[in-house]
Amino acid sequence: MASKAVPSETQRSKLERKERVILEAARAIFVDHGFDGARMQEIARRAGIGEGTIYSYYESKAELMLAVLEQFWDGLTLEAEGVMASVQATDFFDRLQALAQYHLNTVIVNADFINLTFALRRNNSEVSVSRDHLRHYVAVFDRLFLRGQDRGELRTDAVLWQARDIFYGSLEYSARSIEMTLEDDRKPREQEPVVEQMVSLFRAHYGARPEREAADGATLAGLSRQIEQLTEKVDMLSGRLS
Amino acid sequence: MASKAVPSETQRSKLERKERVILEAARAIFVDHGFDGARMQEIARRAGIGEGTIYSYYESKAELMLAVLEQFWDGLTLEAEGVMASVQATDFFDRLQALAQYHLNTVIVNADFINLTFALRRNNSEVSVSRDHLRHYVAVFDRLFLRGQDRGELRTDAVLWQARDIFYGSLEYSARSIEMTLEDDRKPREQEPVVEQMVSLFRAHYGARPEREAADGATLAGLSRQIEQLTEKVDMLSGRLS
DNA sequence: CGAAAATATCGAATGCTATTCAATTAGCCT
DNA sequence: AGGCTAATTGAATAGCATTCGATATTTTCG
Repeated sequence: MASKAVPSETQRSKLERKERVILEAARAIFVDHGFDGARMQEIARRAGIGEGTIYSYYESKAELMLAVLEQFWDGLTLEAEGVMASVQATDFFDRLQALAQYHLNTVIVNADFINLTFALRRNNSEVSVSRDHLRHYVAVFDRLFLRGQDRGELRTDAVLWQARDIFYGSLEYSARSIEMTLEDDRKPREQEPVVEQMVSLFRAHYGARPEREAADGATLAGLSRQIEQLTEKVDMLSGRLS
Repeated sequence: MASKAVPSETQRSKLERKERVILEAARAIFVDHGFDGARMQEIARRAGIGEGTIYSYYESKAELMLAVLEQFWDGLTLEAEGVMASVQATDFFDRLQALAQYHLNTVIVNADFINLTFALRRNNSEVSVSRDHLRHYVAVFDRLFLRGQDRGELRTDAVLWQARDIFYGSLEYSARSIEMTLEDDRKPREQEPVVEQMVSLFRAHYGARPEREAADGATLAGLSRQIEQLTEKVDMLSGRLS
């Protein structure tokens, strides 16, 4: 009986396993050779299957790459969430710094995949990474930011999408610049301060400012208090004089 | 005699003209069909020459695209400089807004070329847009920024490369987001405030603050001084009265 | 259990293109 | 003019994704 109990369940998991094997092989080959450089034959060989078989799992090379990319972004999302979970600090800016450092590094290391994510739509018709996968990734930032607002560390009138554009946009642009200066003969731009500068901008621009100080330490609330006291005194004096 | 004077000068300019014709045809076809969709045959037909002839002008399809891209970036540089020249305002932030508006629009309209600029390096070996062409383009921003510093409109301790990364990075990221929400069923994000927000961030973060004034011209330091003087007077008076 | 039906796999054949190259043409010089 | 060089051509080549008929494996059901 047991020997007969081999229903579609087993078959399904078998197919799913094979699909994972193909995806894993594809990922490896794409990483090594890029999209154009990757040969379907080599992917098939690495997955231990025939060339044609790939096409019963994925429509085309482009769709295979797309599956790899979506898996890639999901992986990034998990990693970013992992970074957020492992940061001890509860302070918004410390956590932001950790996320920024992670993202910058990721973007530099995986520049090719990230470019392909947005180039695929153009080159190959109708094929593009689902927006949901990208949305999930940036949601890590969004949650951090909203929490910062809830905790009163960030201005409540800050515009989330603008902060997000600045965060991810600047970091990706910086990564490209860093890469370019690396291949360059010229003095490479220091990578280190990028993240610090970013955090410091966020602190200055989005940080809640319970008390903005002038150069000499004067604050609005402080001055207001002094004026009240003065007014009292003056009133007293003028009362005595009359 | 005159009929005989047809030296290499004529020949050279003829070749150069043909090169321009090829480039123009390639540009048109690439714009219409993208890189992969473009057929060398069609480019040749449009340029009115044989297929093989292209290869005596450009090594490969990728190098042809590269030439198109470099021409494209040079064109953008000229246009950006044109925008800067045509803006009447001398105020830094007004000029910045004009540049931002131009860049955002450009990035949205030419998203495919811009992606290809950075994707080419990855896909096709050894082929990438010369960094100089990109540098020239961003130099428009750099000059504007440095001038703003010279004129005392911007903090002198502002870091140029950071400002540049934020400017171009955020705008490009915003453009992608806008594009994505456009193809989306969801409510599209409003494009308009992107530029305004950007300028306002620059004003707040990089603007020189010789004395941040309230609406009525009051400054913290000024009020602080006035209060000190008042306090002195009051103390003197109260001393005299006692 | 066994055979038919359905499904999955295979890799040689196909088709599409960028690229090459041998033949041809046009330009230049004496 | 006529020889020499450089440019041009498009048919032939070659590389690769994709298809498809043949084959193997699994499932179904009498």
